Amino acid sequence: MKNLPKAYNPQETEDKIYKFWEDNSMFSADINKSDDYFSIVIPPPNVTGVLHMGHALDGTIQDILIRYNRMLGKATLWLPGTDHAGIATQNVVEKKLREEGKSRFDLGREKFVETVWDWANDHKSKILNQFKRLGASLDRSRERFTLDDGCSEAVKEVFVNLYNKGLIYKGSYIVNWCPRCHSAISDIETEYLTEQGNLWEIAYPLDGEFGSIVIATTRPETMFGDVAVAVNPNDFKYKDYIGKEVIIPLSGRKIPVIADEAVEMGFGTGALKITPAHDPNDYEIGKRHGFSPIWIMDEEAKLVQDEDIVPYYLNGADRYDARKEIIKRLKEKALLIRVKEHEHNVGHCQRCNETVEPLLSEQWFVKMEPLVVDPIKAVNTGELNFIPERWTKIYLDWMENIRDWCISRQLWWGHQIPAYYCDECKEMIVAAQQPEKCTKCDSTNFTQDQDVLDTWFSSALWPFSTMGWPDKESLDFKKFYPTSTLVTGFDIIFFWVARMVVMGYEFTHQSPFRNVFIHGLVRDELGQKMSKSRGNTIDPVEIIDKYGSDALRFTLTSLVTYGGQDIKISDEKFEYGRNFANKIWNASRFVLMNLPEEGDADANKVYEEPIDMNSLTIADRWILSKYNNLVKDINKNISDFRPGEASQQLYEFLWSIYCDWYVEVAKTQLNNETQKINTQRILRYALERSLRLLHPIMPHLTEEIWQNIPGSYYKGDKQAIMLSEFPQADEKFEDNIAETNMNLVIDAIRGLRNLRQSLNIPVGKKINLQVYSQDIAEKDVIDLAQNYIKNMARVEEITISAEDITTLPPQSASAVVGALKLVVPLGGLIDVDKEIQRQKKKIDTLEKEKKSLDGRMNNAKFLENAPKDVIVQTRARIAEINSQLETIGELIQSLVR
RNA sequence: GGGCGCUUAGCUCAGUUGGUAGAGCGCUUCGCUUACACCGAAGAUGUCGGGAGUUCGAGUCUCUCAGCGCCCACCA
Repeated sequence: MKNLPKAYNPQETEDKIYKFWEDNSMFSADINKSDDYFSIVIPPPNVTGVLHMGHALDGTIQDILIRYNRMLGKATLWLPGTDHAGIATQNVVEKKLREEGKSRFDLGREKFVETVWDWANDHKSKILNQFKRLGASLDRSRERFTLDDGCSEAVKEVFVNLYNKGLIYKGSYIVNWCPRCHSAISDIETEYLTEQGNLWEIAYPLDGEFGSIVIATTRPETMFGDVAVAVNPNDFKYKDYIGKEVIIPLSGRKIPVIADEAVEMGFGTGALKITPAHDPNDYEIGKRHGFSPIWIMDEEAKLVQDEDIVPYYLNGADRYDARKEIIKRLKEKALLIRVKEHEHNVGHCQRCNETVEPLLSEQWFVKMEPLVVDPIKAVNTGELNFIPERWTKIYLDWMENIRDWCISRQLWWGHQIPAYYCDECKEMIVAAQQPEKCTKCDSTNFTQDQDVLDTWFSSALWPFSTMGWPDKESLDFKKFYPTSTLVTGFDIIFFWVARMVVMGYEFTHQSPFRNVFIHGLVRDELGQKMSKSRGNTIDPVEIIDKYGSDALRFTLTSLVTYGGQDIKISDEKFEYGRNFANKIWNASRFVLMNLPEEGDADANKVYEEPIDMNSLTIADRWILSKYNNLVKDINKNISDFRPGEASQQLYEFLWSIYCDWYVEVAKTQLNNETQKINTQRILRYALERSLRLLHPIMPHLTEEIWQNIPGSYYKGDKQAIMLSEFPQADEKFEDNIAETNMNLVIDAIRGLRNLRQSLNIPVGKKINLQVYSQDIAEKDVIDLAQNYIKNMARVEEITISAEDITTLPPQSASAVVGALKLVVPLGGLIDVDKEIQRQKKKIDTLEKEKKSLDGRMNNAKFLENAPKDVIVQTRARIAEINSQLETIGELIQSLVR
């Protein structure tokens, strides 16, 4: 393994490594591995298209949790799958047909659904391949689809069960109707946008007498559906009108003036036209007063072809054309009193952005109130936790103000509603299978309800429908349900998370997951949501091609914050992860180049014998202690849903600690015959262990390197880091003294490097160093670290003295570190002014700190109230500053002389 | 109308028991060497949005104001 290329090449390793994992079935969930389990079901991506960066983030976080728990030895399942995404997928396929000049009606239902299946299957495999490129350790043997047989069975079971309990009903209500999708949509699929519109004031003449009542409306085209004009009963302005009849302009139909509290006196004219079939509020008012609704608009938002209802010239007119025509004619008749500009919120279809039309129609609903009782309790008992916690409130607000869920869609793609109508007597039978014969008339001919279910209906069952439910004896269901954690974005808390909890409690009597980790959304560098129409999407696969999968994963992970902030990304950001991957690659190259070949004389000593804890150097003790801290932190941060923090700690440890210092120190130690073997062991150990810690985030890179580390680490039959044990803290490595000591050494080296650079000492020029210290401990540390200092600060000779000096040798520079005086005689090389300047800068920094600390110590209340250790620390720091200031003062004095 | 989030170095952002601010990128200077120029070394940069309060002490807690973003509700 001595021929690793100089730069890490992700393309070469990633596919190879993934294939290795798959060929050895390492992602397969093993039910018998342990009593302890960890499971995640993937939020199934829509088969409408391919994965975007948000999926990459979501998938990465899940894979981190899965790989981590797998390495902890648990029976682990990450279940993959995709969502049929009813309305969305039907729309994309219809769009494609339209480009070919066809509509779904040209194909007919059966053929159309077949076409959508082709599309879905195609995208399913594309999506799963993308997850593959991401390195996702999904158990593909358990892959599911929301429209597969198992899910369909679960859907029917749930539907029939809820219907029999009276929790699903069919009824006429005002729903949001999308004229473009030709379907009802649910409340949360309706997005309200503020638009500039008009408020038209129209006179409705009184019947049989002079005068009129002026109503205000934003949608004049609905006037033919009016059943009344309502005013507030307390509005003296209209007192005399109540009970009279007015005539709908352009129509001639007479309607009464009624009184209803719901009418706001201050708004518009104070008189409201009531159109029960086309407005939710009007529907309520109409119902209160016993009016029958009048439909004037069809499913395409065109006025009905009925001259009894709509004037002949408007028959079949589009809603906006009709509006224009009506306004024009009202003007001619002088019945349009006033037009005011009016800003209002208009509902749009979330899927196609078309303006929705409130429409009274017959739909299926789920009665939600009884179903949210347990889900509300769940967050209080801790059976369900949101991370970050603030989402609990959003979830609760929604649950507590729940409204019935319109679940029927007038589409072809989806789960057809399991309701059958007798062809003879029209009796409706709700059943999982088509009934043999009608319970009422014994007929054997039925027609199934033509509507399909909202796609979120099947999504709501996902955590258990994928585990074999309704078969409660299913091994997966028994072992892996409820799932451990759900990872998703906040945008689907209502659509999906809440409804899964509802169905989970209703059908399995528990929450389908214990924790819900809500992360931010991935946005472009301007903070805009990524979308195809904006053209600002970044394709994860392109990033993988360019920077590597691990670079993508690491970068995304590092951007995850505990607060769940949205993540802004740009192409260049991924250089961060790529550079880190390369750094690790090269550090590993260094280590591997300095380890004996298997079979070499030292090989056994290095690979088979443990680290000799009795002959550790300062740096050895330090790196092991640092490593041990890292182990604790990484375990904690991954368990606590702080992957971002974990990634940063790994970066810090591997780059700034292991590479910058330990590897550099090792270059010295490897040349020391008594230290060599132990140094090799520690280099290898720390690398190997930190690779394991990093593996959940950067799986390919770590696997590739790990498999090239000589000597065996794994006792099973397959060598794979992904199956190795996740490191746990080891008390014997903890060493605070070593950390203090090494920090002193590092500060000394930095001090000397600073001195060299500031005084322009040529890099090739070696210096001599005199160390003065009255602190015995510090002196001993420097003594032991002589060789590091020599190599890392380019020092020729070091003399160490326990004496103090107050007068420098002529022409020397100096640095003060802790209680140490580092003196460097420079002969002709020194620029005295520059050196004095440098020292004065140091004094400034210290003075500033001292001033602030003195302020504290001179405050009686601080001494009274502050914790003892803070006072002790402050006092000690002041003492140190004072002594350093004094020392620097002396050093400057002797320079001036 | 109600709620939430954000405002910290030129840029992107970290910073959970309150102890005196960090990272990456960018910038300046230098670059001998037993991994790495996708690199190394040294360095500069912040009245932590404004104001008030609590406290010995506030980026961190409370109130308030401003700007930006999001969610929910929705008066025709």
